[in-house]
Amino acid sequence: MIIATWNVNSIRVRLPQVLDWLAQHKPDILCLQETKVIDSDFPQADFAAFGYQAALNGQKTYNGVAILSRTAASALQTELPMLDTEQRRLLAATINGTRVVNVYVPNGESVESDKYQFKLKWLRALRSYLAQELATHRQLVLLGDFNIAPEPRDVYDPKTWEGHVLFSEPERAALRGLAETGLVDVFRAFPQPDASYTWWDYRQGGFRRNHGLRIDHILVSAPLAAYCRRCIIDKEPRGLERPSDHAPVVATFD
DNA sequence: ATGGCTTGAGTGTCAAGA
Repeated sequence: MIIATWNVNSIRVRLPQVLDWLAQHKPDILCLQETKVIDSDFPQADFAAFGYQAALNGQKTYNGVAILSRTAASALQTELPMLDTEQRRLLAATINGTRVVNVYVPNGESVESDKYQFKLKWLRALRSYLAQELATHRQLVLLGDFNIAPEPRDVYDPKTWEGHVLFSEPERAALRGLAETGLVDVFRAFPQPDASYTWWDYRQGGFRRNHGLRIDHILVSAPLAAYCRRCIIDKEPRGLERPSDHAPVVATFD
């Protein structure tokens, strides 16, 4: 089984790249973030032609998440309990007996911003939702764009980034809090190249200079982690014409 | 140095991303 996550920064713009990528990698499940379309505008027919069905939680212009899968997705959840927001950032589904929780965590803008407080609040709500889900699902994967780099080695210039949004201690503590519910960052379960990142700024040649951050993650419950054989960041699409600023992360299970 | 790209909205130029 192959499960992947990719912040595509507009499914309209990235559709040809996503279809190519599906044909190349044939994942069982691909979770998307920042689709930026309402559900009726999501190109479902294009994915159906490639053998994928789509579960959707979209909105106009901003946010929007989707789960593409070869087999049916059931028990869809689109809201975080205890959090009242119009922002479409979560989609959970059960696929082949695995609970898949796809998230697009708020960016936070800056540590001084109200949006930063909302980010922390969103993460608290996610943690309590996750505890609930883990009580009923042994095989669970929480994946997506977390907008948090866990450790200095996940940041190209950790001294400059320390304390800034995406790499501040409260955010990192919140990310550890999610893991403490019993999840494993499967990327770090395997040897990885130094300076492995999933996001590079469009400006100032960020990708060319490998000025990036590792902020997209695949966190897996222990029973499922036991079956994980591989986890990689696929940098290839980031080098294409008109790329998303994020790269896909791909986990393979026996 | 608050800029540097990209997208979506809407047809001006700005918000939002990270």
